[in-house]
Amino acid sequence: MPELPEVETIVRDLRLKVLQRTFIDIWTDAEKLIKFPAFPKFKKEIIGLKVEGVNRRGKNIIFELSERRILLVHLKMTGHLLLGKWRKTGALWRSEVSGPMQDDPTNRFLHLIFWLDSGQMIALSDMRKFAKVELRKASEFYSSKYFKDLGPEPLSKSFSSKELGERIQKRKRKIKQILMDQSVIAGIGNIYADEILWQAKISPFRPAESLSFWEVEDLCSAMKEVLKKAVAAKGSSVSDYRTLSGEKGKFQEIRKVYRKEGERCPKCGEKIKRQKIGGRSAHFCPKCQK
DNA sequence: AGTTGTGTTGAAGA
DNA sequence: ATCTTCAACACAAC
Repeated sequence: MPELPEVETIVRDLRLKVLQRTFIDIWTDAEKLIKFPAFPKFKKEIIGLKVEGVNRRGKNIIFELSERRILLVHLKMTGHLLLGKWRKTGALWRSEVSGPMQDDPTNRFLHLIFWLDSGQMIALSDMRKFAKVELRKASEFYSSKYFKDLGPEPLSKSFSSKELGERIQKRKRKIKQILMDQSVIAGIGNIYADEILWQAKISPFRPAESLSFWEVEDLCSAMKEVLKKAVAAKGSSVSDYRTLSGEKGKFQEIRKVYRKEGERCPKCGEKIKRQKIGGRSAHFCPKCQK
């Protein structure tokens, strides 16, 4: 699931590879992925635009293009971007280079392809076709409700436990749900919510407003620490996420609780439990998370 | 072989 | 306002 660390990894790699490149053609077999404008117009408009910047906001990938346009990509659950070269053989696209692009089935769900003037291609592989792709005028996008409603970036230097406290106090929902609310903090999903709460020794069931000053401080530092470690590990590939080159991240190897029901807590040895909170699985240690 | 679990977001319903 | 449910979609595991 691409959350902040996964999207950050993709954005950093894109910056190294596609700056100053121009889109020369696109293809899709799933026009519904393009939410705005409708596919024929999207295709006509993006051809000839140059990539001048690539940024991340929450879980959103924002390509800054020439003509003051932006290309927005949200990968949702099973989407990931790949950079490479493919050839169409029958119904499916086959990578021209061997390795994970060819061998890993996760990298074979190509539903949208961009050709660049460098000869490289950017492909969106998305088993469930939930991803969102939009081409908009930058001014309209940055002033949109969608963009303005995103909460602060947890890894920005200015994000402090004071701000976190202000944003979660008086909120009655469970802290796990608050952490995943993109309008409270941007970029955290199920994996990192569970990992952060374990690290901070806070139960996912606690009403957000019940956290003490010190617990908010612990939560804030756990958040920064876990997310930074995950970025350094190039994200988590528990299931579908892959890097631009089609490889798995490494954070799943060092995660402590997410999808580890029945295993031992690394801190106290108690068995990790799994329980639904608002329809989502929460993984936690019932002994050391209070 | 049908059922369930998977998680992000936004919309709809309570 | 705040919360819950569902839909979008497709596959693996049971």
